[in-house]
Amino acid sequence: MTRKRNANRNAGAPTLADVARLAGMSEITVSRVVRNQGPIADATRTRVLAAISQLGYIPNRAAGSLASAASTLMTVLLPSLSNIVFPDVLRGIHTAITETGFQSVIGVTDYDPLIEERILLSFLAWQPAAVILAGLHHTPTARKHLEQGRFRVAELMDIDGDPVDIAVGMSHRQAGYETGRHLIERGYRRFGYAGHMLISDDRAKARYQGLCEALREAGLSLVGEMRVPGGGSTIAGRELLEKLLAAHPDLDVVIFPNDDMAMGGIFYCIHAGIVIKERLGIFGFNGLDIGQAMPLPLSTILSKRFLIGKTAAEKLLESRERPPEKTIINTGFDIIEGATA
Amino acid sequence: MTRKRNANRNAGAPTLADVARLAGMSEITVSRVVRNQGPIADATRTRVLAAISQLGYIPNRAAGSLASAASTLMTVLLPSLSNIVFPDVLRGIHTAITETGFQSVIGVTDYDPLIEERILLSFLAWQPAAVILAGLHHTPTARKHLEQGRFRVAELMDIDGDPVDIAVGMSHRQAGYETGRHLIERGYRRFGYAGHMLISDDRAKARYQGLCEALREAGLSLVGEMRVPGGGSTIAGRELLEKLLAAHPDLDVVIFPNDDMAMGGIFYCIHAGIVIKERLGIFGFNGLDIGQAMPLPLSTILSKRFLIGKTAAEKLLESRERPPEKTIINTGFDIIEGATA
DNA sequence: CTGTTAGCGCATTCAA
DNA sequence: TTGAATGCGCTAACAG
Repeated sequence: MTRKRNANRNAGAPTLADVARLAGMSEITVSRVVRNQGPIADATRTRVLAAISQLGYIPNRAAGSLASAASTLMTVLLPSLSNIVFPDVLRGIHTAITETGFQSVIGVTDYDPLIEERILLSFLAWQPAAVILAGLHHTPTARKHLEQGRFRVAELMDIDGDPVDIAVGMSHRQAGYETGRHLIERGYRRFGYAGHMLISDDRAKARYQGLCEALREAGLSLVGEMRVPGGGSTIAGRELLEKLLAAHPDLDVVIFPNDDMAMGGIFYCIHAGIVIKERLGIFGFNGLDIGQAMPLPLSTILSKRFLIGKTAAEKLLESRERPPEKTIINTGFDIIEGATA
Repeated sequence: MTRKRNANRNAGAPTLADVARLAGMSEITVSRVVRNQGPIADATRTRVLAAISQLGYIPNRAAGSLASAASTLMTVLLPSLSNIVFPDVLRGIHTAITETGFQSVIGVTDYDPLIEERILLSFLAWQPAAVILAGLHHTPTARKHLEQGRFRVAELMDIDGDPVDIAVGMSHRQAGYETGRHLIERGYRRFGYAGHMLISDDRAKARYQGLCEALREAGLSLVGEMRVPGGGSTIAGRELLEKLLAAHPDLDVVIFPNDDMAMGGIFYCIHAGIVIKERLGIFGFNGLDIGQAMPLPLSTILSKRFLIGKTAAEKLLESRERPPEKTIINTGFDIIEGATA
């Protein structure tokens, strides 16, 4: 009685061996049919497929990964899920990997490089085929693993820096700079900034710096500036603008780090009877649909989040090998004129 | 030369055997330390841990899963990522599983039971410890696998039906009904509905039916009703309300299937100079933050999406076994009075 | 086009 | 408290 295989734990879940027996073929042939790999005679394939569907066979990917030292998993580490921005990126990724057989394992880092490192290491245990993360800023340990691993790496959102393999995104510094230029050209001179304190949001920081640079070049500077704790919501934007204007009543334009907060600013203006654009310009970032659906469409910058996710995943799936040289893909951004600045 | 182990493919990635050799212990002892399982002498643990960190050992979970016929993966199938609702659920799930060692594999079904089935089967190949999906409505094949699998199952959002193991959510039919009652009590009589055509959005359908029931009980019925193709956005809500009012100028309240569309309705009213609440009531569903940040906070129903995700994941992690009996957890909902109805 | 052999890295089972 | 033997289910590398 050496019938040990499949006699105990998996309680009936059919294996390759079961399929092979039923089809009268060897295991490896069945395996080839399942993976669509190597030459298979049509008749063979048909028989195997019939056996598979008769048994309801589902391949065991743990075994497959172990044997091949590779998986079909794509590790995705996102800073947050609260803002629609990262779900949009995720949508792009899923659009690209659907039908490819790849699957995503998601981690949320809360904008913390240490959490990112911890999650990354625990996810590497699955031998992922690719790793996607946000930003170019990681702990030294994380960076080391990213550089030495047997998987491809894409860093999203930001392109101002030195990527491991592939960076897909836009220059946030430039976006901030263009925001400044755009508003100066429209005659605004007394600039305010209503931000948040997400110290690890490198992108918001880069935009802020770009903005300041544009002002400096024009002989201007921020007249007033305030920040809320945390990540910044519509409510926060609303309350913050009230405080900012109380301290600096002479501002003629206020820039927010994102559309959510900017919409809060708009709502405050409506509430307080401030004439938007003429009396006070409002400018956001992201280009959310809802901002464009408002009676006064928000003036903002469209970041191409879906495209970033989709492009990155497609690029990663192009080859199984690590790219020989680094690639930077600039998806750019669009200034949305809007009606608020 | 039979030194085959680890001589080729994994190119140096240390294994249990390497750690064991360095620590001067057997593999199984190292394994026990890694998994925090079974009795280990403190001195032993210390030595093993030192060896692990010296080598930078990362356990291979494919091997672990294969050997133990179980994984630390949690399969999550969501209908969509476009609306913040499901990312909110996902946030709740991640809040519950962070620190537990469990990891989520995400699939997006696009509200299609057939896609759900396909993704489910491909994910089962990883032998997940638990499966989370939305709604109680699945294909017969999917249902069969859910019932027979060696994993726990949670069905989210909806509780009107017969769950596989655990259902966590609210009664959408009741939410629709309460919406109707609430508005009738406030004196509204000429009801309109501005919906979408997501035929597979069972929840929206249930709310619609509950609403109609409340109207019927009061001797009323929908005066006008229109639907946009697709899932319904703020823009769509705005355009749809315009059309609906053109066809039925005498409506005194309009219900939308979600806050996004309802906000579009509000924007249309502002644009068209319609006095909200007095002349036309607007009612949504979801209780999004942004709706509450508006100058006129949206009247709506707060669905507890984060709580649903968190509760479900916690419940699933309570035990490794399938529950002996079915559980339904009603997270309820709150009517938000708002200022628009 | 198909099959044989030999592990992948770990956890279970039993023994000490 | 620790260890030895064995196999989880699959695939790489060859051979035929």
